[in-house]
Amino acid sequence: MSWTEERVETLKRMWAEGQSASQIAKELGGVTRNAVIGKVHRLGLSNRAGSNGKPAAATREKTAPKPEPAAEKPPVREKPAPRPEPVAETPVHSTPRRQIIPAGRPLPPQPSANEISPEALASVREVEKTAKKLTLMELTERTCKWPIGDPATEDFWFCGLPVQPGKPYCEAHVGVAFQPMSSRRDRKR
DNA sequence: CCCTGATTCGC
DNA sequence: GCGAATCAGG
Repeated sequence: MSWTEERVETLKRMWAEGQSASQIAKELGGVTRNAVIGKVHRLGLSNRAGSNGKPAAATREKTAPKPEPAAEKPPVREKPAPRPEPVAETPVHSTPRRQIIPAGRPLPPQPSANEISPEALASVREVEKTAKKLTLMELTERTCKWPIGDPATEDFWFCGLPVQPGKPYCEAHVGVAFQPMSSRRDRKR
């Protein structure tokens, strides 16, 4: 795969949205997260900053024993303003780094209280107590994607427990999500 | 162990 | 320019 303009645009867009390199890599396909990160740097947009004083550039220095000759910069301490740190801080920032939902993600089916075996149902309720309560963006291929709660309210999250190998849900949720035809045959109401 | 981004360097 | 390998950290 190569970095066509279209792919680069997707990269830029997703990076700007705060998506992780691995998520971007999956979306693009044909590239690893390393490739994405490498490209991000080459494009010069490594800092997701904009107006953010993040520790994005935490210079490493173990890999290469840089002899790094004498670099000037004596103790030139500049003190533009004393800044006595006012007592009351006003949260003037207005950029909460809002995450944008990927959209288009097919959500798992909501548990329809009927049509499921009592055992499984009980198991699910048990599990929901210990769910990790992950947000949409925190989901990975190994976290249970079973939705819990009402999407329209704040009481909404995803199970997040370890998934069954090869399944999108944890053991308990696989139980209610994938039921053999045999067991769901005409349950009397 | 899962994940994150940063950096290096051979290609 | 590219990205695997590697590093540092959560």
